[in-house]
Amino acid sequence: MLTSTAAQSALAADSAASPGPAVSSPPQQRSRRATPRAAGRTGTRSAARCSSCAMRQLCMPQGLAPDELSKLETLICSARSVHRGDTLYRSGDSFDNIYAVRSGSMKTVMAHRDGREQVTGLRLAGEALGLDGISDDRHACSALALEDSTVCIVPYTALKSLCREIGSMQERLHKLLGEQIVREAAQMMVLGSLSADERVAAFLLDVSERNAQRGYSWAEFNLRMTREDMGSYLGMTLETVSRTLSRFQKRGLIDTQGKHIRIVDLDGLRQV
Amino acid sequence: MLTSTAAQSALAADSAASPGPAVSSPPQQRSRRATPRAAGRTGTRSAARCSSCAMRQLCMPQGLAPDELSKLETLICSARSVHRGDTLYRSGDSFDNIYAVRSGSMKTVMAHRDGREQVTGLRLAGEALGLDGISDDRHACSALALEDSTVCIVPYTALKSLCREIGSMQERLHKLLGEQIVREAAQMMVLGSLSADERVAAFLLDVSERNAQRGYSWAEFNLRMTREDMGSYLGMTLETVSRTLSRFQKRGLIDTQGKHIRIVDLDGLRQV
DNA sequence: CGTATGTTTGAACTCCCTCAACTAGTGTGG
DNA sequence: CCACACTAGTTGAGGGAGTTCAAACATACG
Repeated sequence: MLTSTAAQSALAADSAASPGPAVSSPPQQRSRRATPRAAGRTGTRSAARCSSCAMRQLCMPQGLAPDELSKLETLICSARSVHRGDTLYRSGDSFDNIYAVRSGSMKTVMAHRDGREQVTGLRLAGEALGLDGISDDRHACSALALEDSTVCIVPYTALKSLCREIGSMQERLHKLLGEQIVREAAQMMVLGSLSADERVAAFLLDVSERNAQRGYSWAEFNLRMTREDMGSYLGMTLETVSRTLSRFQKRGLIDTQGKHIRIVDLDGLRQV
Repeated sequence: MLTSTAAQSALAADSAASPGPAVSSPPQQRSRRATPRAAGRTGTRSAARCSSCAMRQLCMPQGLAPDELSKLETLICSARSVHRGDTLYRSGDSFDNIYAVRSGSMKTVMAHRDGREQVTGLRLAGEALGLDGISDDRHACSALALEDSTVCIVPYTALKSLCREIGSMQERLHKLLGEQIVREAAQMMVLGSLSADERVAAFLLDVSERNAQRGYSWAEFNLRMTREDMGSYLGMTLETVSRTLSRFQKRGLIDTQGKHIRIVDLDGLRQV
């Protein structure tokens, strides 16, 4: 149920361009340090345009006509890589860009004044990021890479102009904003009303569905978050997350080893 | 800390037009049934334009030049009254309008499939409502009046056009959407990381601040929500809300009788 | 003015947290 | 290459914050 309407942002309008029926889990970097590490801790910028093949399956272009898409591409498309654990932006940073996760995954966290942190979001490839900065020109959250990732950079000011020119572009941005509003409201409901078991189940189903809608397997995936991240996102301790997953495994609902999760009994998971 | 940036939406650009230093609590309808009840359970539509005096202190016009404001006014301004307990829209209703609470207050609720409901938002006069419908042309939440209230109706399609004509209008809508995203993220943090005491304190401070920014007293207000609504919004039971308020009163932080709340020790409340 | 709805408070219970110990990976440096 | 440290995950035992159940009280709505 959780955010069932939200994940469509990851799908291309042109379904034929989807990444195909990848039955197994997404292409994980088995050897995590395989890619030569670029200089600098903050990741690198690439002047190269996002190739249209990459763009089509990302969140922004959905519903755009080809000529509009090309306008978007001239606008957007510098990319940036962010290494695992590094921040894409920090709470308080000036807001200049919206991002789309091109590969990898990220989390957003919000800090209380006393230092406590709460994970407020998980972004998989194809999902939008950075919308928390619109309201007052500073980011309200920080965004960290859960694994080595790349993002497309969309300059907000230019995007705004484009939205005034192209109706479908405006429509797309509004949907993106609206989706995040609904997703967050659904998460408030998870945090406010569900038991620990229900929260974990809802989370797994949410990730599963988002994976499926990006053309990957709904049944099997690697969650790059730690138990602590999951706990923070779900409003519980890492121990309770771990115990819950173990119990789900004993009940035959899932099969986990570490970060790799396989959903065995989808309906069972839905029923709590 | 909670959503400190959000409430500015209620302020008019022209500060001289603010409702003035109302030291006491907002003008509540003491005799609640004083206004003759119009026919029909769903409230009435009024063809009358929102007078500019009313509009200026509402959320939409902030940051608009006079001529742009008048364009907005020709667009918007049918109003509707919603009686206490009645719904302005329901989850699943087709999304046609955005609303601005003109008087009174409303709550938004989201339902789980099994029937459990979660209060996902509280809207005071001057705040925007209905943004949960943008993402898929159906409302994801329901909106109910906490007291007899009136709202301005802003047709979304027309608003979109206007946003393409007028940059400041686009800006305003984006801010509105961005503010809700940040507000909800902050509430996720409340639900996920704070203790019961902290949640109640954060809530009172949030309402206090929003009241203040609308020109009313930060120290004293009527919360039209029930303890159950508060509990739902804060992820706890009505009994715990009640106990917490009682304890705050014993500690000299607040003074409550029923729905009327007076903040005695603002700093104390901030320190938990 | 009476009844339904909302609020307060108490007492027992329980779900989840806290603290702790142990295991298994992963990266580092000798 | 192994030993080491370090981070991440699992599992257990005990305790506590908040829930549940219940009953009395207050408020306000029709």
